[in-house]
Amino acid sequence: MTEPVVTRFAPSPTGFLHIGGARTALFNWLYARHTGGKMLLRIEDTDRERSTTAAINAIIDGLTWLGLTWDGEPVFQFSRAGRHREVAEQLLAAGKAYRCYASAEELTAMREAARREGRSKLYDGRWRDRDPSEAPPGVKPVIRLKAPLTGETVIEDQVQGRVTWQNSDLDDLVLLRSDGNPTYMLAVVVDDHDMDVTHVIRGDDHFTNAARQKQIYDALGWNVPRFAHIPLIHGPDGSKLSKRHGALGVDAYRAMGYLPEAMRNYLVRLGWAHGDQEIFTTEEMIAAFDLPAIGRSPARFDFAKLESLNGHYIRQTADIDLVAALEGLLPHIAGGDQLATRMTPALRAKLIAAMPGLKERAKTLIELFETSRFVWTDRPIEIDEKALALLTPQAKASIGALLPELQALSDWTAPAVEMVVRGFAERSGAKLGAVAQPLRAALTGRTTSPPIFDVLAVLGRDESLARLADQTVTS
RNA sequence: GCUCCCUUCGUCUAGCGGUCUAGGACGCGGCCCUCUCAAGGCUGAAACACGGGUUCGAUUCCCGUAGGGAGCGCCA
Repeated sequence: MTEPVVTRFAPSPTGFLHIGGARTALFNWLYARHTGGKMLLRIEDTDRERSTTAAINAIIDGLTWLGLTWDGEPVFQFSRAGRHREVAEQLLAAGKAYRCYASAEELTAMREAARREGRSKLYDGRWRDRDPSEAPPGVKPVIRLKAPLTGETVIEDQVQGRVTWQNSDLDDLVLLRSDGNPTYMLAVVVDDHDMDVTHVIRGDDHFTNAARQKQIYDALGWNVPRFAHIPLIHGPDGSKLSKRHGALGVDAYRAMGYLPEAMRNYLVRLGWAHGDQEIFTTEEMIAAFDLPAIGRSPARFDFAKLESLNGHYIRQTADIDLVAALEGLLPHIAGGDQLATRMTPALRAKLIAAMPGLKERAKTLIELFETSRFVWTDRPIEIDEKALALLTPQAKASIGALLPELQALSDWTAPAVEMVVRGFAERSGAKLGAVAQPLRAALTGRTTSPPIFDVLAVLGRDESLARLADQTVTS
């Protein structure tokens, strides 16, 4: 009889949900799903100065977009301050904690001395056994944990393995601040315990915290959850992720035209692998995911691979869903209103018809937006420079000669149009490319597009003929 | 400085003592396909940081060195 797994994602709402946080959330979600357990969401908003509701919304939006759902209502850590205080008092009463009246100046002096002497233990425990009657008047004390002086603290980490700290290197951490508010160290322990969290999966920037938290668990006599500290994500140059690289909010990735399923697939392969498999459906991911398979070295963020994956998922998405995704993105991108304001059921149908040709060629929804422009732009269409170069006098003459044959066509489908154009090319002794490229330029205003016969079919008879006619008028 | 962690192609990674002339993917080069661009197929270049051990045998285990990272608050 094993206990049900409970994981949690515990962001602090001081900014957007960045890529590292998104992956942490993904891993927590995957592990919970894999084991049939739950993932809880806890907002660590005890830093009243920096926590904002805008950040809370950004985090929730980001998780929702990524499709990472949590169980139950989010827990707001600050609302539990009373409980945290109570636990600190309990520790105090049990003699496992003590009041410390050291001033900020004393603390600074201790830190400097420790550093100078090459010691890692910063606080010297001067109030540990001192009689409370010696307390200086008017000073509000903090409550510190009476941490073990000797022996070692061991963490059996699911990712990092067994890691040991000498207790002599760890000092008495503050549990309750002088203003009566809990520290992060106390709050996490109490909340994880009260929320019945069995697995703490978080970035390994929290790794050294785990040792100190273990000491709090031990003092309380509580069971220690399983820890899994996952390596951090670095920028392409191996340095810390900055805004220039990938430390953007997940909303930025959405605006760049990435699909949530592509993000998930990219993120899950950062630090985790399942043999040689690169592409995972959500179900496959859940089935295969496991903590010990997570690597221990940090990964670099690589846009090229994300793009490649995104292209794969775009190609795989049903045409109708892709158009829906594109429409959903319109409000978030520059120029998106150009298409949004034109959208009608008829245009939507046209776009869906164009998708098979377009999605083969797009790495992001932004590209899809750009390459679909020929479908929804109005005549006379804008012709870019390279396309203009294709429309030589001879090319225009060729279009002019082909036009009547197309006009005579009653069955306006890609195969029918193809027969006409191929026949025309053969009879005029030209290669297909020599007639196709000018057509492409005239119909799409670009030198690249989906197969030209598909373009003709998607545009429809009237629009196609009109665009071609536009180019045969010599100016 | 101290504590802890990490180190396989440019990047993400497989590898858990012999199967390694080190595999896959992205990216890059070439070829094929082809109306353009893609996609797809085939193909090429590309890595076990270094030095010691342990072992009959190390990419795999141990110890150093170098490099990188995280933490070291009455922040989270």
